[in-house]
Amino acid sequence: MSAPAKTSDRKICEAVRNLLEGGGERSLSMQKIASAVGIQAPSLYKRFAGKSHLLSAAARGALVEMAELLGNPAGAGKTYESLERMGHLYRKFAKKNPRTYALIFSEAMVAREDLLRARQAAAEPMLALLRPAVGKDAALNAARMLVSYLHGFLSMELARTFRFGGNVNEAFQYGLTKTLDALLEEKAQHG
Amino acid sequence: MSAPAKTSDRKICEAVRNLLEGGGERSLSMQKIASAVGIQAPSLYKRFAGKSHLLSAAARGALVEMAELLGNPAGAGKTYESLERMGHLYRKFAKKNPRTYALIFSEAMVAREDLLRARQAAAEPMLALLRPAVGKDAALNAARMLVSYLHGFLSMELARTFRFGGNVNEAFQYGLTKTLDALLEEKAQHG
DNA sequence: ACCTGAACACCGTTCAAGT
DNA sequence: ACCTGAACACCGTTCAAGT
Repeated sequence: MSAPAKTSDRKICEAVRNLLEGGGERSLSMQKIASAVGIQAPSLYKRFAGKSHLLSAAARGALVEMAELLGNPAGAGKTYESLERMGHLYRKFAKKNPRTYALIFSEAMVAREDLLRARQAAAEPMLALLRPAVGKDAALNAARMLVSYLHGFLSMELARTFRFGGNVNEAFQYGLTKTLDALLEEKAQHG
Repeated sequence: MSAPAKTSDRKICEAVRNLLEGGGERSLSMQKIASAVGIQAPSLYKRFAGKSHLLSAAARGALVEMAELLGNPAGAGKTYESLERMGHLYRKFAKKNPRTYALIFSEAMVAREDLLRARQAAAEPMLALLRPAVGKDAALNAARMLVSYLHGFLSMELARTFRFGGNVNEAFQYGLTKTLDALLEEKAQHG
């Protein structure tokens, strides 16, 4: 007789996110994940081939959330304002899910081919805004510049690298404005 | 009778760098570090309070190298060209020491107060160029923008996040040029 | 079908003991 | 003073066995 499942992949991914945000990577042992969903560690291997597959599933969920957040066309308007809003949403997501954000960009997760699609989907809203604004050829370079700024700023902010004084919110806005100005220089002015 | 030391802190730091660049974090166990310098793992605790102290010593060495590289005034000239050269040197260092670079920016290392000074010293050459160019008040914001771009780009490049085609060298130059243009807009023009 | 206890080869770290 | 063997409490993972 088939025993009923005690848990689900979805619950396991939720547990991963909660443990991660709650206590960092050292709270994220297979034992602790298993006990959070009421099973034993070896049972996790019936569902995921290994820890990195399990983390990948959690990371994919987060990338989907991010794609939805950034792709949400609430208040569609000028390119500049849309990109600015997107920058702030990006930061909001990262600050709300700091360890998950770090997981997404961790070397182990970036190496996982099964996350490529989700990554591409999360990058698409930005590319879609940039393509008509800077041209199809420059859009990839432009997106890489903007996301480099955003990711660099956020990973340093989340790791608490900004400690020499100054206002961090203001610094983010300063860099975002200048980055967008540079990208869209000859296009519609803002403000 | 005092037994002669079998190794030195300096050799241990070298071993850390070599193991790190050679095989990533999973080659970096206390046992492997110890055996690389010809001692047993417990002996490392006579020299360093724990693994993170040991890594911190290695990270400090790398930060000093970086400060020297970026602070080297070879070819002092216009601010724009100097910052551009600095950007390329920054990338060169990161690409030559990818795992060490990642270590420097790892959460564990950023949290270490004993690295603050070395971090500040590595950031100083950029601030020194920006202060007269954008004014003392804006220099911190400007440095944060530039280093966010550089760190974001490099951490994504090193993690192999840039996989959707395009020329990565060209993308770096594109973003660097636009970032510097934005920072120094009303100042001396370049080329 | 689903879950587990016991085991394996590792970790970082401690400490009493050797020289 | 300097180094080590043995031990401790953990890891991720495997696998035969239970229901």
